[in-house]
Amino acid sequence: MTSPVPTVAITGATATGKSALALALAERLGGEIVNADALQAYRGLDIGTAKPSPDERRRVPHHLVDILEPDERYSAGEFARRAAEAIADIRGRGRLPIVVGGSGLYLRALFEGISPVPSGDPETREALRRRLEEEGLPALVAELRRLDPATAARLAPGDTQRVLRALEVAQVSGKPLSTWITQQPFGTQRIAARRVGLTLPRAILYDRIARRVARMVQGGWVEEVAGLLAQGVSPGVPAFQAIGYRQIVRHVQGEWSLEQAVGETVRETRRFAKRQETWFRKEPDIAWFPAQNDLEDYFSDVFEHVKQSGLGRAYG
RNA sequence: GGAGGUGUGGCCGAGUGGACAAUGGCAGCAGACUGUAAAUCUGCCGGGCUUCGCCCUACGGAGGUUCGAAUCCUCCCGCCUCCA
Repeated sequence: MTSPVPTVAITGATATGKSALALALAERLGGEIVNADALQAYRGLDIGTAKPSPDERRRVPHHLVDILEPDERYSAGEFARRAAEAIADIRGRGRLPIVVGGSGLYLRALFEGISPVPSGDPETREALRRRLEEEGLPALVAELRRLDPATAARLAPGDTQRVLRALEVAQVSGKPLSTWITQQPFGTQRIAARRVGLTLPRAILYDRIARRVARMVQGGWVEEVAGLLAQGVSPGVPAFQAIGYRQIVRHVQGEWSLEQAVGETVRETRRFAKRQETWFRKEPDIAWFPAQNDLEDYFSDVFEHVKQSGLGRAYG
């Protein structure tokens, strides 16, 4: 099933300039932005997530930003549902949806559909956590081999998170995760999108990351985190899994020096960017644009590319 | 000048006669990824090959002891600390 009206999607590693490009495209094409960034969805996490500024959000409507409290759980499926709604809504008003973000799985879930696997059950999850501590991971892997041999064979034995999730799905739904996936693999329900990616040579990317983190700290990142903690946001909350937030929490709690927290943050961000590149590398249908120069230098190329998809008629 | 210590692969840092091309970490590279994804996990990482193995060069330098040395001895060089 291909949707009639195209959607634009902008991806790429962190710090490549996706937001600025999206903003410019939106203003030029009468678009609205759908945030596909797992962490910008959280209220209160502004600086470290490079969330669009209030001014930018006034200029162009943003969806799926600030929709969750820091202690709430987000997920690819949840995102896909909400994003699909937002897209439909935007289209309904005759505007162009521009999906922007670097969360690869989220994007895939949105554009290719994701198996309707049960989202999980907190109690089961908690019970599995406890068993993990008492019995150890190998025992759980052994159990997974019984309940879902296919998934057990696919996963690395050390992949705690996925082993737990697979067990959870099997227990809660009575059906192995592998079966769910087989019944509806990626690509079953496609949403058409014109996909644009931004790339940067490694060295430049890394340099930008370091500068950006420094700028965030100067911009009050530490104060933001301290404020959240003071409001009673627990350090263990999902939102604080974000790169940088984790590190700065440790600094605010006196465990790490600022220098150490910043260093770790830069390092983790670089690794993250690398992972994003690996993911996007094999995503099909992304038109890549080098982004090392100013936006003005490549904007028209992107613009032309986006218009070619038939948007020219509808929006040009 | 005297005493003690130290020198390890790009960096940090273990190893103190064989199982060592040398634990671990960092940096680097590559990859996986179906509801925590900014998460979680895996592989490579002296050089060269016919890469589940083989060969070469390696633990500051040169000699030596030994069947065998990063590990012991001698001398030399560099660095550090203390005494003068």
